[in-house]
Amino acid sequence: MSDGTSLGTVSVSLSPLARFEEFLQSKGMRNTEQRRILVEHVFNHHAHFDADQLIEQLPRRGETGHVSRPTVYRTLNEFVDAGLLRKFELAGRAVFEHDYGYPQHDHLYCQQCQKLIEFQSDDLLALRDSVAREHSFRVTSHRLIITGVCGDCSRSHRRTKRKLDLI
Amino acid sequence: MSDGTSLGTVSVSLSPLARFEEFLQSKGMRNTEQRRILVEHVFNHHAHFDADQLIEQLPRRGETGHVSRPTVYRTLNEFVDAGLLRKFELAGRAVFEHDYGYPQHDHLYCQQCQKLIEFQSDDLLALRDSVAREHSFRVTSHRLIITGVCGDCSRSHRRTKRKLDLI
DNA sequence: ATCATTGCAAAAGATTTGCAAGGTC
DNA sequence: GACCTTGCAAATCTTTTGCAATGAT
Repeated sequence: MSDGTSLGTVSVSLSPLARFEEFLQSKGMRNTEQRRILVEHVFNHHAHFDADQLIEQLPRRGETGHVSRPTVYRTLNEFVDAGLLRKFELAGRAVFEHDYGYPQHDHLYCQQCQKLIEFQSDDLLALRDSVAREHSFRVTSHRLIITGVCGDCSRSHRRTKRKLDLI
Repeated sequence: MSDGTSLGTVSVSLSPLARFEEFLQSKGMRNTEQRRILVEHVFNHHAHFDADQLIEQLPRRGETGHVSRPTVYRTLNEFVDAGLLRKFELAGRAVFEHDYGYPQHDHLYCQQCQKLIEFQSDDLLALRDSVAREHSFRVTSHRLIITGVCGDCSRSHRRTKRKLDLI
């Protein structure tokens, strides 16, 4: 391990691409054009996304840099296996976000504008572990989503309500 | 309290059926055989379930008491609108659980046996509200799922590992 | 050369919808 | 009688899969 690779829990000494290449090698999988396109794209856009949004952002069929829909789905799941992305469900679709080298966090979800706001809470982790202990439960992961209306939407909604009051 | 059930947090003065009938009236919807069958079944079986499990438990096509698949889906969503059930996603499917008259809680999800264990935590509510306040976020609801391995599965897994060690 | 990967078309699974027939108010 | 509901079949949406052609090692 010349470049200090350590695929343990966290320790980030490699770029996502390098880390993915290592994963591919260890699994006897191949370093293809499509996989490179997708790693590069995904890790240059810091945001939450689903398969459809990703596909829309990529070049269309026929253009260079295009990746077919099945390959996008297959590769996103490889990213999850490789520890690069995390996956969760929102409104029936699979949503992905960066995991590799990205701090643990949870989400506020605005039901008005669909925005996802991240937050980090050590208290939540403590609470989670304490609940798990009480139930002799071994925790792998958790997912907390707080649904409601974000500040921006509250404000515009207030304006809307005022307008409606005038009618 | 003749039948004035009071299940913890929320005070319940009507049966689920009565409450649903009230909802139907208020919406100009009709009190049909199928809706009655479903309220009755759902509220006599206290458990988490998805549409498929519910349909399997009901009489098959041709038998009395049968309700068609589309109607089951339609009605479950009505129950959610009426505040009788809550709905959440687990492993890509919609899962339902009692809401009306049932205390707020969250879940531990065993990835081995798919069991859902309920727990209640006021600290979590406090934490949720505090996070929301910091982000000027108006909370509607939240969903925390802690994934891992339950005590039962840990124990049997330990046995399995021992067996494997002997091979 | 070998064997993984891609893209296409098609399948699959969960849920929804159009519509004619039937039920409720 | 007016109009909401139901059940059927078919559509929809998201994701997955079979397979022949292509590409990586």
